[in-house]
Amino acid sequence: MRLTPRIEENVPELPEVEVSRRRLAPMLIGRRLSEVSTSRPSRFFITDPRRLRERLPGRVVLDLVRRGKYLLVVLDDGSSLLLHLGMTGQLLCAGCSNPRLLLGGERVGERVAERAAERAAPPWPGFSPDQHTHLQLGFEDGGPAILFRDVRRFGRVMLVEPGEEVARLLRLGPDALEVSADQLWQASRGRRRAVKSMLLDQSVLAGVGNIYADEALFRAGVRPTRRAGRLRRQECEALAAALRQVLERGIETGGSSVDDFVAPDGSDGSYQTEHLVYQRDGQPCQRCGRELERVVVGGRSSHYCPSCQR
DNA sequence: ACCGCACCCTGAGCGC
DNA sequence: TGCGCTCAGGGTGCGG
Repeated sequence: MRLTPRIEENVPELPEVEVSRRRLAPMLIGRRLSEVSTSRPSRFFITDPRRLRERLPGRVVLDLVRRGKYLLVVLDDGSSLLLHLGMTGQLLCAGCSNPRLLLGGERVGERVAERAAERAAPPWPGFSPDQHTHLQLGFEDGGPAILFRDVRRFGRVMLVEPGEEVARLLRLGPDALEVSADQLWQASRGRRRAVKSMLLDQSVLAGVGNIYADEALFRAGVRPTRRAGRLRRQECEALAAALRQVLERGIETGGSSVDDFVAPDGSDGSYQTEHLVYQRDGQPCQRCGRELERVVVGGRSSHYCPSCQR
């Protein structure tokens, strides 16, 4: 019995953003930007899109850095282009053999992207930017362009000036891939909030979203509703280990398809079948057989096994 | 100081 | 068939 409607998979969390960074880096580093086009000003653009079109052309990409779920495109004048993919953000390569998915937002979006691709049109062969394509980066060498598409516009784009302090980056806690048991222990002391809320709090640890939080909590045997302050030392250790495990596995499975075209319907799917609890409420726990449950914590749906997680 | 929650946004899926 | 309603999610900002 499914209590919640099927929603999009592949919401970009740390592993998806990291895979995206690895795929994108060789396509960006060393190239000089030329034409840059954007959609209309909206909340999507923290920096006015007209300024992006004015400032970006001529810049050379030096590096591509990830901080939590953010990507920073480091440019040769000391500025950086900050990208956040929100829920449905996608980075696409236009001008590659296929409109290659560099990072998947939701599958639905891919289907739309495919349909748009079938209509095939300039400015770049293989993909015609649609109404959801908000940023297009063209390069002086005339090679593949990079597109940022985002159906729900929860993503963000910002130009960071040389030396500029960016509050939203300064707020970030340690990267979730490197968070230690001790850091979780310290962060949780005296806190009454649910541990699930703590894991989603980017100022405590950066990069974890709803899917990996649920999966890590299951593997650590901790119920999402548990008060953070009630965690025992040993549970913080289990959580830190579980986080590293699921995030690294996420990167591996995402990374394993780097060289393959991602099927529009996501049917290659070695990936979503690895979720042990996420969106599996009503199904039997793969460890103990008990029916998995769903509860809302901090306004986010959480999935857990009432037997395995205490 | 801490924490929960509404808000933003869109499309899928459902009921009627 | 088609309309209208609900819901999901990340991050921010506000109110308690």
